[in-house]
Amino acid sequence: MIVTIHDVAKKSGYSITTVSRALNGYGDVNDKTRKKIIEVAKELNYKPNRVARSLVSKKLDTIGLFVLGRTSFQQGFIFDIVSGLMDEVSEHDFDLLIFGTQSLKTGLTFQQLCHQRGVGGAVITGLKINDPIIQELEKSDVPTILVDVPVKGKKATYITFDNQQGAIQAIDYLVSLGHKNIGFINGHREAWVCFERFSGYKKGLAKNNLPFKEDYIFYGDFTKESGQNGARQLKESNSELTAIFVASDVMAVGALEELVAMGFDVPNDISIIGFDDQDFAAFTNPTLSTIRQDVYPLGRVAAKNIIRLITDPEYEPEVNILNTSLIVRQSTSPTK
Amino acid sequence: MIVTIHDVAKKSGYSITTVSRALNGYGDVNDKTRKKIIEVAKELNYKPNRVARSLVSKKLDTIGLFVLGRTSFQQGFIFDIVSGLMDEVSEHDFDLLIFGTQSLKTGLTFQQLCHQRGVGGAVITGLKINDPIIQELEKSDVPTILVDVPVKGKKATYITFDNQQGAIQAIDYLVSLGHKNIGFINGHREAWVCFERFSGYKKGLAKNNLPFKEDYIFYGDFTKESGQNGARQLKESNSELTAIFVASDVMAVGALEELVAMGFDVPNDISIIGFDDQDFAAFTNPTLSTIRQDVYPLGRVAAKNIIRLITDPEYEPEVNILNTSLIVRQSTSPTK
DNA sequence: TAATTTATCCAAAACGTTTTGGTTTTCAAG
DNA sequence: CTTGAAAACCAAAACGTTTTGGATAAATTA
Repeated sequence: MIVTIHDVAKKSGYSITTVSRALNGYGDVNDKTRKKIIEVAKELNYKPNRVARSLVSKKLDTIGLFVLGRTSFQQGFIFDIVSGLMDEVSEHDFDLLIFGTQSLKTGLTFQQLCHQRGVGGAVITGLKINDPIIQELEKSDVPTILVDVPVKGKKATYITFDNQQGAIQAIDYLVSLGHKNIGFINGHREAWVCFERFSGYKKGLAKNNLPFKEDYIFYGDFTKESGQNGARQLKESNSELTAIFVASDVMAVGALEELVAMGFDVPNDISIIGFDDQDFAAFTNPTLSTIRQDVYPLGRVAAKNIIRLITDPEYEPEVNILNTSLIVRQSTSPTK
Repeated sequence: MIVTIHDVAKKSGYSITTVSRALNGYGDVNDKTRKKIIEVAKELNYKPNRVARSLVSKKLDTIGLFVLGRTSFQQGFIFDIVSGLMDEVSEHDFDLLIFGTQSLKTGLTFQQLCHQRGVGGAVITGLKINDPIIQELEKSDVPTILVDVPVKGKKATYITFDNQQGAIQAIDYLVSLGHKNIGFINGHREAWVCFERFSGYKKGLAKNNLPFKEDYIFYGDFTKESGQNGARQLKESNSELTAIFVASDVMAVGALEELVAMGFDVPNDISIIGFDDQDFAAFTNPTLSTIRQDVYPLGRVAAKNIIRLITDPEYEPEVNILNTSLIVRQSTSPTK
C-alpha cells in the first residue's frame, strides 16, 4: 500500500543509497541511472516519508507558526498571515505546524520544542515586547522571524509594516483636508507597533508645523469599548478636535459609534481614520477611512525568508519593512 | 544540549527499554523503578522526540487541518475553528498541521499524505459536495471529521450546525414580527449548508402556513455583490416583500446596502436577517440581526472527537450537530 | 525438591530515511 | 602494463524512539 524507498530500490535494481542520492540530486550518480530511478519512482508514485527524513537529516521541512496572545480582533490579521504562509510554504513543499500559547508552557524551551517536532524555522506573532522568550530567541540557532517585534539575533529577525510612515500618511491626509486639531487613540503599551504609530503621529504633526499636545492622546487596549471611551474623553475635554487618528480599525469603529451617539456627524463634524483596513472597515456606516496593512504578502515574504534561512546557511537574516497605504472612504472629509 | 532517552537511561541506570516502558505507563515496571525514572526524566527535563516516536509507533499525535477553497469571507469561520482546534489539541498534547488546497495536488492520495507526515487524523473544511476526495474518505482508515459536509465512512464522520433549524429560527422570528412575504437569498449549490438552509426556509414557511414561492428565491455565491444583486432583483420583481432572509452575513451586508441605496429604510421598509454572526455583523449600520453559528466550540468538539477516534479504536465515529441561535439586532423590525 | 508462574528487566529489531565511509569499475596518463 | 584518479555504486550506521521476544530472578505451587 505505502510505497517506500525499498520498493523503488528493488524495482529499479539499485541500492537504497543510490536511490536516495539519485532522487536528492547528488553528483555521484550516473545520468542514465538517475533517469531510470526517477522513472521508477514516478511509476510507483513514491514520495519520501517526511517523518523518517527529518529524523535523520538536517533538512527540516516544516515551519512553525506561533500564535501568541490570540484575540478575536486579530482575526483578519492572523487569517491573512496564515493564508500567505500556507501558500508560500506549500509552493516550496514545506509544512506548516501551528502552535498556541499553551505549547510554550510545557517546560520546553523554544529550541527544544522546535527540535522535538522537527521544526526547522519559526514565525512568531502576537509577542509582547517584554516577553522573556525574546532573550532566548536572540541566541537561538533556530531561524525565526518575528512579526511586529523588533528583535534581531543570530538567526532571528523581524518583519513589520512601516507603522511610522503609516501614521504620517494619516496625519498628512487629515492636514490636507484642513484639519489642525487631531486627536490620537493609541493601543496598549505592550505592542511595539503602538510606539511606532505614536512616533509617526508626532512626526506627522511636526512635519506639518502643528503643535503636539499631551491632552490629545488616549491609550486604549485595541477593544471597541476602549475606542468608545477614547472618543468620548478626547472630544469632551477638547471640543476643538475636528479629527481623530485611531491606531486600529476596531477602536475606530468604537470611536465612530460613540461620536454618533454623542450627536456628532461623522465625517462632517469630526473625521475618523483607522489603521489596519480590516474587512469590516468597508461595512461600517459611514465606511471607514484607514491605513491599510496588506497582511497576506507579509505572510508570503515571511515564509520565503524563513525557508531561505533554513535552507541556505550563508544567508544572513534581514529585516523586512513593508509599506502601508492610505485607503480613503467616508469617515473623513474636509473641514468646513 | 538535547536530552534523549539515552541520557535518562544512563543517569537512572536502567535500559532504554525500561525507561520507555516506565514513562509510557506499562505494567511490567516496578513501582520504585518507575518513580526513579520519572524523577530522573523530570530532572533532565526529558521530553520524547515526537518525530522519532511517530516513525515507529502507531501513536500519531498530530492532527491535520485541511483548509480547502479558502476565501476571505470565511475569515472568521476559519479563525474560530483553528482557535478551537488549537486549544483543544494542545490540552491533549497533540499537534496541529495545516494544509492548503495545494497539498492535495501533489499526486499523493489523502491517506498517503497523512501517513507521510505522521498525521493520525484530520479535520477538513471547505469541501464541496461533489469533490472526488469524498469517495476516498469513505473507505479511508484515517480518522476524519468533515465540517459542513454530510459524509460518513469507516473512520469518517462530520460535524455541522443545525442549518435547517437555524433557518426555521429566522423565519419564525420574522413571522412573529408580522412578516408574511419573506424572500430568500441563498448561497451557491456546491455547499451542502445551502440545501439545508433552503430546506429550513421552506419548512419554516410551511410551519407558519405561508405559501412557498419560487420567485422569492435568489441564488448568490456568498459574495457581497451577489447579496446586492439578490436584494435588487427580489425587491424589484416582488415589491410586496417586507423581509429577506439571507444565507450569509456577507451577502446580507450587500443586500442591506443595496436596499438603502434603492431608497428603502432598513428595517422599517424591509427587514434583513443574515446567517453566521460574523464579527462585522455588529459593526454595520443598522447592525445586523442574524443566526449565530458558534464556531469556536465546533473546533473544540471536532478536535476532541478526532483525538478520541485516533486513540480509541473501539470508538465509532459519530455525527455532531450543533445548535444555532437567533441574534436580534437592528436590521429587523415589526411590520407596520 | 522440582516445576511453574509471576514480576522485572533488557537486547535487538524495527520504523524509513539520509549520511558515512568505503569498494568497485572505468579510464586516462605514464 | 601499471598507476592514479575519477566515476559510480553500495553496505552499514545513524537518527530517537517503541515494540518484540525473550532472559533472569523471585515467588508460588505441586
